[in-house]
Amino acid sequence: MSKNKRTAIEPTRQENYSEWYQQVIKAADLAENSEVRGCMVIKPWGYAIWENIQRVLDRMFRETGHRNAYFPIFIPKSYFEKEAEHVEGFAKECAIVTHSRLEPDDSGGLKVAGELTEPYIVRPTSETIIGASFAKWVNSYRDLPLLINQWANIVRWEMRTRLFLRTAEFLWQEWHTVHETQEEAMEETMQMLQVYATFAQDYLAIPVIQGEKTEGEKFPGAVNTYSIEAMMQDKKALQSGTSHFLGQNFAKASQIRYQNRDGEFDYAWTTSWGVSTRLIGALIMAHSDDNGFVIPPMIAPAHIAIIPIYRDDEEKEAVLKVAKEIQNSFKKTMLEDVPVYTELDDRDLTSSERNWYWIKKGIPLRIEIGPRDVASQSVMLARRDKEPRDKVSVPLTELKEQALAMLKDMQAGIYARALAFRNENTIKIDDNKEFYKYFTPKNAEQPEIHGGFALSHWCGWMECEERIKDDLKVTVRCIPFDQPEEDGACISCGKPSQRRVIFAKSY
RNA sequence: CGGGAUGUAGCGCAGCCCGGUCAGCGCGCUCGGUUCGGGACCGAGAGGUCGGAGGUUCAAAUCCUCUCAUCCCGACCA
Repeated sequence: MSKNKRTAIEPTRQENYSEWYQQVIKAADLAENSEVRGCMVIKPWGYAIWENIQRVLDRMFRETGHRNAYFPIFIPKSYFEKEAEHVEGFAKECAIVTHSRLEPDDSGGLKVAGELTEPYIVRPTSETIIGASFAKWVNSYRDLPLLINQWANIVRWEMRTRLFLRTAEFLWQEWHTVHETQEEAMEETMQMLQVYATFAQDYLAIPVIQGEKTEGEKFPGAVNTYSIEAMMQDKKALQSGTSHFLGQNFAKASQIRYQNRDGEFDYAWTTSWGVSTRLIGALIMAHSDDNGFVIPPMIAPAHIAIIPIYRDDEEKEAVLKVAKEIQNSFKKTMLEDVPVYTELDDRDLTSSERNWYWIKKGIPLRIEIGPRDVASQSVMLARRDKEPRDKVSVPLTELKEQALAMLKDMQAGIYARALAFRNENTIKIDDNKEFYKYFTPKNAEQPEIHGGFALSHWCGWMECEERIKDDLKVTVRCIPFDQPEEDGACISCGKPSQRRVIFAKSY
């Protein structure tokens, strides 16, 4: 095998980004397509990341007062029909249950029977079914606020699917709240967007931009939708979490009313928000390289691969003994609030084979221990965000301390790298021609990675947004909160604008 | 759901145009041995009703029809 510049993943990001993405998932053994069209099988290494996401978010939600509950996967069609915009938004991607029974047919197979009086929609989101419960639970202003979260699976019958980014079934968390006042509901919406942003940055090591969605991009039925937007390594935007202020739309649809402090009946104000297994796709595309997955330590399923190296049984015994001692020494070790897990890999493969296996899986640190190290009471330590051959010798006495320091440094480092990448690829554009040039690939036949985020003025008209979308497939990702008001001219029509928005291609 | 491409062993592919020793290659896997600090080597071996269903033919991986799935582009979306 040639030893020069071979990458573990082929093609590279530069050569074919979407193929590279598929190959990383395969090489890291995160998930695979199932026999069911559009649905994925999430494998242990990938599912462990989701479990970590759940564990961390659940704690963050608990700290903000939420409680978990569970609602049916089936939503009666009549519930769904109550909110017009909502219906319009989801009608084209619903799976519908119409029968309740199977009966033998003439050819030895089965036929459906027992038609339901009312079809059930397999939930694409749960506002309406949860609303029906909330209507019963809320009677008085004293019942508010009501803060409920659900971890669930969701079905949206997508035409075009990609592992983690868009599948027919996916896992998510949906949080639904009911409030007495508009202000309180709005505050809730904002607070939880901030929670998502904090989570993305501190755990996933992905910098995100918080902002408001445009009329055309908001959640069907919402008054306002807010999102966190992240830049992937192909410079496209990935909406990584959303938070919706639903006004009284769903309260009216589901009759969520309460007696206010004056004894009058008022419709409540509701919010909803969620993140999904799509976050795993974000992790892959934000951090991974041409050798495979790179996982931020704070969300990694395991943190350290221990790779013993030996030639014969005698060496094996000596090396494994120390390797196991190292593994034991990490038991109950915490990386901030995350337990540190190790994997001792003593499979009968060459050391480099085992090394590359863990590199592709994205484990943050690798410890190599061979006879020489045993003799010198040290190990070789390598981190995933450096070159594969980049290793340092560390005395056993300092191993734990240095490994933890390295994990922290790596967490900060990959965040900094992602942030630098986003900053390098975010520019202010005020000229229409320049804007079009920025978003037009040089080679239309084989579009290269190009563009990025453009901070440009937009007048707020949907026509301008549509025109840009039709021309360039570029949309307003969000109206960021952190942009100052300033006078400018709409990048499309030239009319006055007071604020820059983020334009980008997106997933 | 429209346009394009692809489905041959676990993975990656050749063969298809011109039907007939075309069931093949590389990696992986199993066994034995030598190896082991940067994707090892030698030897032996296992593994596929060529995505599925029909059809044409003496004969189909190869031609025709239908169907399913995946990937890319578009529309739609977390």
